[in-house]
Amino acid sequence: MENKELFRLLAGKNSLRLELELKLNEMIKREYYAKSQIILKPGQIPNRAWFIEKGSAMGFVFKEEKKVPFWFWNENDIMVPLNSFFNQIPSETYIELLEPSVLVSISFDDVQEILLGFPESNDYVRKIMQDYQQMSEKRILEFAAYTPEEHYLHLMRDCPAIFRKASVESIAAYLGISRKTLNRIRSRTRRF
Amino acid sequence: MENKELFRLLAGKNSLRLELELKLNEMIKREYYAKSQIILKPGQIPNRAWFIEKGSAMGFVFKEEKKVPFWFWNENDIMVPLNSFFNQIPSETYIELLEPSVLVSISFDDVQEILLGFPESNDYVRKIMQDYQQMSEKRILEFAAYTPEEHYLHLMRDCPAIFRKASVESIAAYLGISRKTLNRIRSRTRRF
DNA sequence: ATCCTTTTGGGACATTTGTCCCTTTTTTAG
DNA sequence: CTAAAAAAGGGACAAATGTCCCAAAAGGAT
Repeated sequence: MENKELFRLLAGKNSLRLELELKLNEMIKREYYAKSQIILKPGQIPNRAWFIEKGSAMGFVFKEEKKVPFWFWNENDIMVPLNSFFNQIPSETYIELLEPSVLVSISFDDVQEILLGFPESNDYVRKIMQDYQQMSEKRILEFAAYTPEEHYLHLMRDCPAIFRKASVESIAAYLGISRKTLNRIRSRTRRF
Repeated sequence: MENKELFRLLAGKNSLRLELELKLNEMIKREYYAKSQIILKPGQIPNRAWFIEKGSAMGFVFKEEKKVPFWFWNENDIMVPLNSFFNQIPSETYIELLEPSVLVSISFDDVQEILLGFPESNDYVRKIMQDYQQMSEKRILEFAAYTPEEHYLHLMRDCPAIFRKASVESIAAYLGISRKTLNRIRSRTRRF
């Protein structure tokens, strides 16, 4: 059965209504992308909500010629630029794939149709937003309450996959520190 | 008409259905609190979603005996600990009022009733969550891409009310810097 | 395999930030 | 109003971070 992992993620402990699964299967598009491909640019209105079946991605902006990543997505993550997607307004950020990836997606219009036709889908969308919000708050606290070293160690523990996929430069910028500082932390905390 | 400002916030450009307004008016509770009152503690399940009719509040955690604020709410803000409220799980944070405040609120059960009985209310909830998410992402970028001084100046520009209500200590912790550094920035950027 | 480009890690030095104080000012409680 | 407590601002010094490098290593393209 295709899209199994996505459906499990949406429904939580229960499962989706069969009608909804069938409908989604009709709507869902699956696409294959190369590494480093940019799938969203500032100014574009994101017309699809993605699920990363395989691969990973990074959301970033440019600040003084440098990429500043603000979000990493991994395999089995739902990837939606919440604000620009749901309001259908131009994005202010980039999304770039960090490796060859398989993305499954659904269009904005199809999402609207689902929300109207399947009332319980409102709960699924709310759950997605809550998860984003929870991760964002965690991230804000990391910045506000922890030293760069603690912040780095937490990221390392919670999201080790990132370190195999993103550059040191990107991870440093994601943590809000310079590459030099990240290198210092890494050599300091490397245990032999 | 009571709750006018709240209804306007919920409905955006349009207005709420009259039936919904009436229903909400029945459900809504209005309470008066003193300055510095703690209205949510770690371990408590928040059973109400608030709207600040008058006053302001601060969400924070303790890190090594010190309060670390992660969110400020002002007059006319909707104040909901999204994750713990919607999942009805214990909060991990405090919410404290910064001044004598008037809070309007609705219970979790009543929200569920509204969501079932008024399908369009799903859009209102989604809008609230989007706004939170947008502010969170903005905040994350402030930390990742800007210097403490820029971060401070942006906060000053976007949210000057905070500076009349929170202590220098709190604002510094909110920005992830020490009180000393905030003082240095302030004396440096004070223009005569 | 080879060349070219990009990434990485670290040294030297300048700058920024933090910690520990103390004094002054402001706020709170009686 | 007054006494006590809390908050604010700033000095001196220590610690950390950033900038500018460069050389080594890794990755991509032909």
